[in-house]
Amino acid sequence: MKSNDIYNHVERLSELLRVDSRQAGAAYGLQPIQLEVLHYLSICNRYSDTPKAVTEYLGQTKGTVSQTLMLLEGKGLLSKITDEYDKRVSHLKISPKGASLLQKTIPSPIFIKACEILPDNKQTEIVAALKTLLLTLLQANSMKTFDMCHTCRYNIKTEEGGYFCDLVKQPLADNEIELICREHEFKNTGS
Amino acid sequence: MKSNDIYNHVERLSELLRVDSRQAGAAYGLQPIQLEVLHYLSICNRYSDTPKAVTEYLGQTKGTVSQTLMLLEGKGLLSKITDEYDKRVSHLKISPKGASLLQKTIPSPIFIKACEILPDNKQTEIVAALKTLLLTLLQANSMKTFDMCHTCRYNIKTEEGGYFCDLVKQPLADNEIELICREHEFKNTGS
DNA sequence: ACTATTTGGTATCGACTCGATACTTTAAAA
DNA sequence: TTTTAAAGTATCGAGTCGATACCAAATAGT
Repeated sequence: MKSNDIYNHVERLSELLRVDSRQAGAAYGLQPIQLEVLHYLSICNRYSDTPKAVTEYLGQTKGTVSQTLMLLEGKGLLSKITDEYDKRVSHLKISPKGASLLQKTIPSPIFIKACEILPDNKQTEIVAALKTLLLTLLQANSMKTFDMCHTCRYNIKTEEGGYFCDLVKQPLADNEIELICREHEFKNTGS
Repeated sequence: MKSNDIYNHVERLSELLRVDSRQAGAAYGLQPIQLEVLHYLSICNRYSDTPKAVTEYLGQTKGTVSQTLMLLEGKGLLSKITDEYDKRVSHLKISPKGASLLQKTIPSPIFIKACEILPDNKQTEIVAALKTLLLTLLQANSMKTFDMCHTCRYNIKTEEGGYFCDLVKQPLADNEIELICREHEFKNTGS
């Protein structure tokens, strides 16, 4: 049981990330959490770009998220579009300004620098280890995975070579299956 | 260059850790940062238990840290003791109440659960990968290491089998070299 | 030895996070 | 059609955090 070692290292990495993210965001008047929201919106699919999904992803209350979103909208970094079929839900679209800001701040500069001096095979090892840790963490605690359609049990490959989501009963474009989804479930839910 | 992959995974782990830490601390009326301060104080040596050191470790301003410390002191989780030789500095000692609280909340429950289902060799791999990433990150950005005397260039093994710190010119007890130090520097500073 | 500067820390302010509670609107269920 | 649930917003209070100003002890400069 190395839970202590693992925890300590993740905590330290987390602290460093947070400090760096705060500094990176400060240049544009943004808080860490605001950057995280934008980042999430840049990697989620069209079923997962709602305030509710952000709430689940960040593990906060809807009130808290609502405030952050209003702030981001006020800064012109995203816009809310009411859903066509359910007028209660809105979809959050990153504005060009938001996108360019994201591109400048993520990934965090310290990670870029670190990867510059890390040999490629080491980087691969690290990614694999992080992936294992993250997946186990989610699985062991029955948390939502928020992973790509790619690995989702609802994702079906059609005869024409395209993709289809069996949950929302809609076809998916090729670039969409690389995005993360709030409904994601692994194929082999071993629990 | 997998900086994106590495960043995304660390960010996600960091979010999960934060949410969990918030929940764990909430049971005792503590914020994540307050737990982190207590945690730090539980693993640092006697030269690194000052407000200044906490400030450097957490990358915040001294004013911010001062407030958090006052709050923790007010809750009876730690006490300040003025330094014997320099009356400007104070040393922060965790109270029994603080220690028992720490023991109940760290490591975070989700990490303990994850380690229960992770095979031992996988855990070892993960710790190694995290260690590599963390060290590279610190080195690539010339940040303070805050590591154990164990690996420090100032740490000298005496003829009698004990340890001696060549920076503060003081002997170190065996259990002390497992603690982290604000003055830590690796032996081979390759930069 | 005596002033000047630096250093560790506190005090106070304002912008922001975050949870809790109450509320509104729309959709779904009974 | 009435009831209930769900997605979001509004508002409040405790806390984080940086910035600035401040204080007292230690160190430097002369």
